[in-house]
Amino acid sequence: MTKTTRDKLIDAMIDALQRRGLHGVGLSELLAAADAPKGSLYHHFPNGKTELAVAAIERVGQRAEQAFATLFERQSDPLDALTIWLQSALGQLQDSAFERGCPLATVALESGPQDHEIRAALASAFVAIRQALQQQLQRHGYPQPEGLAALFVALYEGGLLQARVAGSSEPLKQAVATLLHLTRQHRTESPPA
Amino acid sequence: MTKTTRDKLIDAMIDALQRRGLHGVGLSELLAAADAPKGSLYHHFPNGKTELAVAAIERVGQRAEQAFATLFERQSDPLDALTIWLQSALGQLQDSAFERGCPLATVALESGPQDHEIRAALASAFVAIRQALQQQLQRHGYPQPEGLAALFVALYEGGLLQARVAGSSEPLKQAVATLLHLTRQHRTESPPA
DNA sequence: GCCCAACTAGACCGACCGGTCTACATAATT
DNA sequence: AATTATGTAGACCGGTCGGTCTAGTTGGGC
Repeated sequence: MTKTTRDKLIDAMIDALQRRGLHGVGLSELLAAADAPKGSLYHHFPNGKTELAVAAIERVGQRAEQAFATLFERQSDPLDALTIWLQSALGQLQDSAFERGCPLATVALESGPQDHEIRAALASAFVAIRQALQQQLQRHGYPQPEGLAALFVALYEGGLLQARVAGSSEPLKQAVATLLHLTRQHRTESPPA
Repeated sequence: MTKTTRDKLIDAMIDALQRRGLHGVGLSELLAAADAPKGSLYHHFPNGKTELAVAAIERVGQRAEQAFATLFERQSDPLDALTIWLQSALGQLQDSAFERGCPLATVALESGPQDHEIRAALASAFVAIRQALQQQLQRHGYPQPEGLAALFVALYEGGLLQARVAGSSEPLKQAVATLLHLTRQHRTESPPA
């Protein structure tokens, strides 16, 4: 299976978003990474960089949903799934010398309300992620599943951010340990109906 | 008291970092906002944009430390202080039509290990913030104060991020409510020595 | 009044940005 | 074999980027 040029472009964009964000990467850099000429970019994505970014965001969203699906399927306790998720993010961060964070976070902060296409793609990706978490938490009887879902996503984003600037996994590890502890305890004390 | 050109430049940079991040703002935009010519920028900050960004980051760090100091001084329970802190961030976000987030977050994600000056400034700002929180939590007998501090910072960063892309305060509000609930409960059940 | 440092002012520069356009290769269609 | 859609290739363009440099202004020390 040979990757199509389109796929290579999207993957290169995802990688770029993880490392530097949308404004941080130039087209030439992107094209070099994807080993594609400019003509191909504008053939597959007539609206240029923005359209490519939207496609990248959508792909990330799809991958996340899929990853959650299999993760929750295999873990009986959603907190175990969450732990694995956070740990794998941490692993990727460490393996890349603290360069690769969340592919959505940087664009999210770089974009404004006027970048409506990008914002729309981001918004629906985040909604999907939160909903997936919420459903699983709810199903297993955790109270305040919506708040917990938003909290875990915040922990992921905020924790990765702190780990990156610190150049260390410690802040994230500690925050994760603390939240898991709090949550398990909470669950234990207010069992499902 | 008239603001000096240097101060106006720093404040303009802080505002820019909150809205769009470092790569997202051009010098011309910055200079227009500060109502200063290019010559002044390079007089006060010979290393240009980067040096100005570092100064902005440092000022944000100082302001944060100061804000925490007075906040914790006035609130007997650190959780109340934390609540006020999170709510004021939310207020600023709403008042700016979801444009103004954390001034450190975007640069944090845009920068890489090679931007060592910026990273150093960011790292020390985050350490200072976490330490301030940790001290207060510890002093009031909360268990795992270090993890809790990192967790609250993550909630702040990750929550603001989610609120921005959602164009709504709901995700952050819910996450805050949930974490406060969990933390209070935890504290109650394991009182200080 | 003179001088010198601090600062303001903006013209100017090369590099690079994202984007367009034409020419060409390739492959499916008939 | 001729034609047509699909995609590759990169020269080229105007605009903007961050940064440099020279000239002028301002105000305090003497």
